[in-house]
Amino acid sequence: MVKEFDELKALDIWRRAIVESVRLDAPDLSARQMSLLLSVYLTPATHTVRGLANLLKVSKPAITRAVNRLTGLDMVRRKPDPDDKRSVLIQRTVRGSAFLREFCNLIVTAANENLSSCHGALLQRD
Amino acid sequence: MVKEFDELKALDIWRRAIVESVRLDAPDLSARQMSLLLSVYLTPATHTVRGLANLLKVSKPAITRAVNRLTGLDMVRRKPDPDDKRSVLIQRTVRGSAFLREFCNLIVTAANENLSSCHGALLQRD
DNA sequence: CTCAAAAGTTTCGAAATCGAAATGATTTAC
DNA sequence: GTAAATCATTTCGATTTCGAAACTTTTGAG
Repeated sequence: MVKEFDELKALDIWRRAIVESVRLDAPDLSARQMSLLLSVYLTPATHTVRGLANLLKVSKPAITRAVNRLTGLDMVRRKPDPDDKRSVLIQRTVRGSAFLREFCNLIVTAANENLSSCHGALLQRD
Repeated sequence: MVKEFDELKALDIWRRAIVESVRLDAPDLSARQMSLLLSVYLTPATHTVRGLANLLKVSKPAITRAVNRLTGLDMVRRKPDPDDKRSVLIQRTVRGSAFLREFCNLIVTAANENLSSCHGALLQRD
């Protein structure tokens, strides 16, 4: 089917982008960490630990840990919420923005490389 | 620029797919683990620890650890190389194939949802 | 004013991962 | 046939992450 072919192509773009990111020695982020980072940068709402926990269906301590990691990488920043002192707002940073711009280029490059090169017959076992 | 817009769209597809994968409680794979898995499934060559270490430019122990994790998830399998008993071949499994098929669907769904919904003005700091 | 609810972090012991160096097994070179 | 090289794993101590429960601070309801 044509559908199957397109799907493999999408997955192959994903492979090229993430392999290149690993080769370039980018921080080895987990799926949780990456999804949090992307949510903060590509979603207009203000982000709190609670909100991200609901969005990703993950516990609050797990969000705290992911924010700790991303804060250590200076890709995200905590700011106390002035309106509710219990809350913490998760905000963008220059470095996080730069990282995602770079990552975005990897995806686009992978997609362009991949316009006609994906052969089927993969993905099955053995 | 139109280019900027397309790039953001690509990144937003990535976000939707990985966020949904986290929401569905898929295994929380690191970038290294995911790139290894995708390489094994989408690349025709036979894969060894050494070969994957070169491909991803990471140490061999790092590959051994990633293979340990993916083996624990039954997404990959070790097979001694009959031609060179020092080597170990990393092979596909039914479960790994199913996982990637599922993941592929997330990407395609995200791409379809995203045909016209991505607004610019994001990605900058503050 | 008080007390329950809510937001986020911290703690706990267990488990996974890190890079670097050492180890065991096998192959290749001479 | 012996020594060097190669492949993968194991070990090391240090760091990170895990889920679950406890905790601190702040808010809001009565």
